[in-house]
Amino acid sequence: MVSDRGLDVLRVIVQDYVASREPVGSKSIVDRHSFGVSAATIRNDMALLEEEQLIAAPHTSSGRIPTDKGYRVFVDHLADLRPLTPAQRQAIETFLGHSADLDEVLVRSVRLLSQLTHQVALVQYPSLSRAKVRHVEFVPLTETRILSVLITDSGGVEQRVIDLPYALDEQTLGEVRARLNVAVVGLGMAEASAALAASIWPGSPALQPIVNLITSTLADQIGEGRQDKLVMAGAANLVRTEDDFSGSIYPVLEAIEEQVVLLRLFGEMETDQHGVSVSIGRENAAFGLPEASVLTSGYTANGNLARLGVLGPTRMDYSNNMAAVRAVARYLSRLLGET
Amino acid sequence: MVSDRGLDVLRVIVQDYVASREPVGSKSIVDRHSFGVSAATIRNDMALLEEEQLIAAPHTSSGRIPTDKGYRVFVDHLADLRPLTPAQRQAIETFLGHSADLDEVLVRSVRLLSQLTHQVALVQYPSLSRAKVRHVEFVPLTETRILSVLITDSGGVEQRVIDLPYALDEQTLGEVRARLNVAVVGLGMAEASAALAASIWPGSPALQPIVNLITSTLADQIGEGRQDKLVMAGAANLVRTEDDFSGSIYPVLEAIEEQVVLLRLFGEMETDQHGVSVSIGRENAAFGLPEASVLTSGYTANGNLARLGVLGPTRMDYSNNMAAVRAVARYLSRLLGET
DNA sequence: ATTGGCAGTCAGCGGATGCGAGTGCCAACG
DNA sequence: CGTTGGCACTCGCATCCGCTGACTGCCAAT
Repeated sequence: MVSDRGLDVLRVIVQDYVASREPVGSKSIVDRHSFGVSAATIRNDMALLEEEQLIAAPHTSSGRIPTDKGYRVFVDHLADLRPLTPAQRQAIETFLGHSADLDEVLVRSVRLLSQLTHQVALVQYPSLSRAKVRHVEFVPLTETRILSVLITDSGGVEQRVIDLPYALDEQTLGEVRARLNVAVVGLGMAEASAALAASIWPGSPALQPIVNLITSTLADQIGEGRQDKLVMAGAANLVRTEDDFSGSIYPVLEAIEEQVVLLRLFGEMETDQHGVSVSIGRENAAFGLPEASVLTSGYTANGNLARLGVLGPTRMDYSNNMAAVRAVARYLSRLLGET
Repeated sequence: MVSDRGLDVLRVIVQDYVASREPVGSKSIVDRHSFGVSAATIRNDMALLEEEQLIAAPHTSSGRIPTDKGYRVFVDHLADLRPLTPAQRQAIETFLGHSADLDEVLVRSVRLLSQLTHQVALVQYPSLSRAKVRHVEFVPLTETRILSVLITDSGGVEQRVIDLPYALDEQTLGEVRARLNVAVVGLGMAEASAALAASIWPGSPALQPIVNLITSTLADQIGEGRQDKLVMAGAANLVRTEDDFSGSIYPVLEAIEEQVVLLRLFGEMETDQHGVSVSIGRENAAFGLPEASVLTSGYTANGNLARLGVLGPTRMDYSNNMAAVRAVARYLSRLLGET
């Protein structure tokens, strides 16, 4: 069984390897850390750690590097959530201090997070489930195409194009707009959606199909929200850490641009309210990211949930990055929560 | 002086080098192309081309590669704008065929362009200068913060947060909204801006400052437009072409994410209406991109101008990419032009 | 359980070597 | 004068070799 000192050894192996990018040997451990025992003793501990598959040697007679399992133990039991430095706190303040609309805040947040962690940062748009409809607007684009704009009380703006089967004159459209606004403004998304489904147009029956089309699109727009949208920043950081990926980072960047994969990944990560969830290396193999780690945390905007986090090579500074993810998530919740 | 055959030699050097990524020698030229002369003759031509700085030898006794100047001559005089393949035309149709709002169309376009060219694609948001105000909406976020939303007839939606010096009750806000809508709806951006500047609030003079703040923000929102926004896709392609950059591609990716630099670059490129402008290698040195080429073309959305294009290593397939950029720009103009 | 010692392993480095692609130059030819 | 074949020369590149240094694994002693 691995002793307490053995776990300490694992910790310093992770720390040193993350810092130096070089396999760490028994000698360098006793040199850099005061364990009070000899290198040979450390070697015995390392042999045990290797038996437990927590560390591995890239080549015979080389130092050891942590395995995915080793990182997992480190993250779960050994990592000290290093508090942010004053400089980092300062950065958060100055970055997010100004007032801005939702889009702007999210873009700033994701940039901030990528700067704090030196990794690719990702922020998911908050769902609209708890938001309330503030206004509905229809803008004719052509005779048979209208733009439907939905404004929520949390400051979000959703738009959607509707193709009509035949032309709709401006006046009728005005009536539809007025009636629908009366019907849904002030309601929560779920209620609004229900209200729309139930609504029947009292005027000319000929209009009913077209109104149905509009209301169903609107209902769809309301229901779906935009949790399928993701903001990204810091792709350049992935290039910087290129050497930590055995193959090319091409597929990784592709997955990130694809977004779909990441949204699934976000969705499947544990959602313990304010903790940081970590998914390491091969745990992400199903998503085509067997050499990457993903740290996420939930945040709330007006009671609406979403996630944010970072993605990077397995070999990353978990302590610092987990702290940064948590800090930004909290700050963002605070910033967007004040209704 | 460089002969006609000399220029032909330059052309095949560019083509072969772009295709093979290897310096091309006199022998391989006579092998792959039927010049009807011997390798020695080609060598003489190449010596002239080298004198003119159109090609260079990476190492003594190696084949030649085009210089920036060589690419320039190629693009200006030698490139045949290869028409798109049927498959490519097909791709454009299926990609942009569906109806969608502006955001969606631009995102699809940029992805399409990156797929057609295998490079990083960029699309600038169209200006609002020719658009007309369709609706103005104010949404209270907190007691002293409101969200101003501007909807244009081209289907664009602009939002901005306004910080008020003191609270504004809902009813007053409603009045302001109603009056401002009457004042600007249907006007072009310039007129609307002017109308706002001239507007004086007839009610309580105590409200004048706050109304001024709102109108000036709105005017600002109208005036500035969003030409400072850029959509990007295909960053992964940059990784694929990494070897074509002598140093790291880190600064390149950084510049792309920064956007500011690229917007300046876009702005300074020739704006001949429907042609494709090309900026090669060191011509972009001022923008920190001395090893990259940028191809752009203008497009119009409802009479509003913007640019789109691709960015990649100097060693790229100019013929194909120029054709793709032009095709997408034209298609997009057509798609967004129908008002 | 811990330690010092010792043999064994292997990646990385630097220098030597050979190969081959490609050039530059020149003399000859039509 | 443009073109051609020939030839010597240059280098980049891959390969090989031997050395060195860092580590490990094991063992016997404490």
